[in-house]
Amino acid sequence: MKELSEGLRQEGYRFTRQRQIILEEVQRQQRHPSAKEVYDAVKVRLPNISLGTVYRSLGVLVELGLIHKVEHGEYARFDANLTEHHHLICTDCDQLLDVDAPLSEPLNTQQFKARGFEVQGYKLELYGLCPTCATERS
Amino acid sequence: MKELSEGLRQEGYRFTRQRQIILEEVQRQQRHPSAKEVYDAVKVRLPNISLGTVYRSLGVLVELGLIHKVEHGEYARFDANLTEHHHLICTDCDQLLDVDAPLSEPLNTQQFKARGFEVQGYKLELYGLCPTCATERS
DNA sequence: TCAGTAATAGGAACTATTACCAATAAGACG
DNA sequence: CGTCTTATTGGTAATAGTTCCTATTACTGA
Repeated sequence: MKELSEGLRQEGYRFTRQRQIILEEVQRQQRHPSAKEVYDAVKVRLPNISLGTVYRSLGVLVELGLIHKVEHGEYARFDANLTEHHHLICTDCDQLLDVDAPLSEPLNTQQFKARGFEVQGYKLELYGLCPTCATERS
Repeated sequence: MKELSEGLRQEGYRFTRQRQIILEEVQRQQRHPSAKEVYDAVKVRLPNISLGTVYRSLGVLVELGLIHKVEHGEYARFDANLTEHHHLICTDCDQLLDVDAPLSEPLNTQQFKARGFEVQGYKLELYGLCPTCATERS
């Protein structure tokens, strides 16, 4: 948690118990919790926490790069997995899962330069069946 | 417009003037109009059109595969460009642009099979500078 | 033409997220 | 410590995109 404390202070933010616990709860989740789910989890430990605080804190944590925000569907989800990975949205059960394997051949973004696009990064989302649903189908 | 009429009937939907004009207006736009923008454009021809009808019709058109829904940022955008292409979100002017060039080397989705994922498709979003902003920077 | 029923207009309701504000507490410094 | 400054909080109101509801309209097949 030293990382959080120092990261916050470096940006002029303060280290609060709320932010600490919010980060812990996002990191604890294997799935990709929504703000509401984080709120519910944190509420067990801090019964008076406000939903606004959760939103604000998640924003700060994203800004510090300690978690990622995944915008998909009707609400944002948060991800403490900072390793390079992609996401698979299961077309069967609608879950969002990590695909912990970067591309075997890194994407050649230079190919778009000819079209005038200066590519800085990319996001790859896969659609298909998650391991569980794929097994059930066969 | 025969495509629409038949597509609708095939799925048990009705062919209405509203749906016809909504499709026409989405197809006419080069950019990626939001539901509100489609509503405004359609309203010129059908002053009594309701926003709810636009949303419902867009949903039907997406279901029929006649347009695509692009979820990015705070509102959904719609795209009548059905050819294979990617999207670039300009980090400078925040526009969403078509990159009308599929990958030079098609993405090898088989590589994810080893992890148990049965990939059916993918969505690639590029982040960077659009041609206009890239030129201005140099 | 007519009956049956899906679709529409209009507006209210819903939901994720943000904004606001008075009260609180982190953190710095003496 | 104790105090001061000000970021942060909790609670709640506001916002905005989207969906839902109901009486009315208008496709479609007979």
